[in-house]
Amino acid sequence: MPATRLSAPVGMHDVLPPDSAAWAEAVTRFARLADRYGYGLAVTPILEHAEVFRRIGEHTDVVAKEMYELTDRSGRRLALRPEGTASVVRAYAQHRPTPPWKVWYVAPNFRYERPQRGRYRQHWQLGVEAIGAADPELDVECIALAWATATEMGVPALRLLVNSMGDPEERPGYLEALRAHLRRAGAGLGEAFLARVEANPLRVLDAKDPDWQEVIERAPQLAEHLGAAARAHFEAVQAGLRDLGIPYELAPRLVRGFDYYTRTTFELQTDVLDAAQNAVGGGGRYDRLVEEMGGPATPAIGFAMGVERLVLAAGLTGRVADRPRLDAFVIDALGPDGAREAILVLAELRAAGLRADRAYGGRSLKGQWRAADRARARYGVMLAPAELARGAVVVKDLASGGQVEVSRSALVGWLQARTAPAGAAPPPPPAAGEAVDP
RNA sequence: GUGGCCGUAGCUCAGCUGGCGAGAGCGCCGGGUUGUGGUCCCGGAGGUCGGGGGUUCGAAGCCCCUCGGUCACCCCA
Repeated sequence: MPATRLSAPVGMHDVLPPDSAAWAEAVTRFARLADRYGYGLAVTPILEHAEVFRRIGEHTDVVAKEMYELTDRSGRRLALRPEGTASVVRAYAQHRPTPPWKVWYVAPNFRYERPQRGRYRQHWQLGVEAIGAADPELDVECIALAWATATEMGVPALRLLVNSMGDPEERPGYLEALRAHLRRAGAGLGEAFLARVEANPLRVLDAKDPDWQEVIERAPQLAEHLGAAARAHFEAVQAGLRDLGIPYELAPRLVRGFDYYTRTTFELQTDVLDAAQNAVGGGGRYDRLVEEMGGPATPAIGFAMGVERLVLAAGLTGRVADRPRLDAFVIDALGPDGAREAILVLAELRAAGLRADRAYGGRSLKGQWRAADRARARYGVMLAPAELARGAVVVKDLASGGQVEVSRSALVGWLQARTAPAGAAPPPPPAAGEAVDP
């Protein structure tokens, strides 16, 4: 009986070579950036008590209808992480590290929703959380790091939207005003509209229904309801962004999906992605969440970016794939007795830090050279009887086709002088106007 | 969760209104060159036509169900 062909669960996908090279590039660059900004790595469990995620908003879609919940063998209610902040904040509340505490992470998130390109049931996010400081300067740093991440990867047509959610005390007054306006002005817009007004009036603000736009545009804005402290904070953030030369747009109707945001919120969008998934990343301040997780009252801010969307928007896959992947490819022309020699040369090259490989499986000489070509090696190093007898090997430049004889003892030095250390060459940013293939 | 479009070889697709044993290009393997890739020539491997059921003398093509992808909505990274 033939075995059934198995496949990954709906909305979950494999990232494999050669495409995974773009991922390695994105993660490596982000890790270096975060390190430069003073953030350390945080690794938290993929499962948490479901309770942890409820704190991010019982009535948000992410929690109410998209969360993967399960009961373990002891009857505990657990959930797969739907977003990054809650786990990190729980870790902070649990371990009480000395603030300010700055960490970065790369981790998979799970949301049970209908998948689309750039929108998956398991998707990866990279991000940071900075816990323990209320300074607007920290907001600026956080936004600057998000901006640098996206621009360094080469995301084109990038836009930074910023808004302030104000402080929690100001929220009820605003919601009341908003709801009153929407009820009055949108009375004729039908059931779906009114249902959303009652359930979550903030969500009406970023709805896409064209019929609703007129009512939405005339709705009272968060910014008009900010208290003095929140207003001063928001102005300081904007001043900081201007000082750093980071272009931003005020987005009074920017509403993000979690209930925990206070004061500054922001989102990075790009026009090269379809509108349904044009948010590459986003974040904001959440000054009450640590307390809600059982920790001391502690202000905090963070952001996250979707790795799939980042790679897609930056067109990283195509750019990274063109780079040579190996410095040398060892080719065995010695016949049945050559294996030992090939193993030794290969080990020597690798020990010297060169990226090297060979073909296995007893390939013909022609097959080995073809394998060298497909492995995108810069040089082919052939071990052949005549040359080896006088202590030398044949080295061929695969790009030019030129071929020279190099003494075996000088081989490592010869190659090192002609190849860059692994990972040293960043992919060039896309040229202006270059089409990005998603 | 709702709706539109689509599922034929590893990839991109062709197969007219159901009809000789299912094709192309690219990719892969081998040979031409038992010591040389990327070009060229020759040959080869590889397919439950997404899956199941039905209609029919006969189904890749029609009908039903189902699974998956994609786009929009919802929402979000």
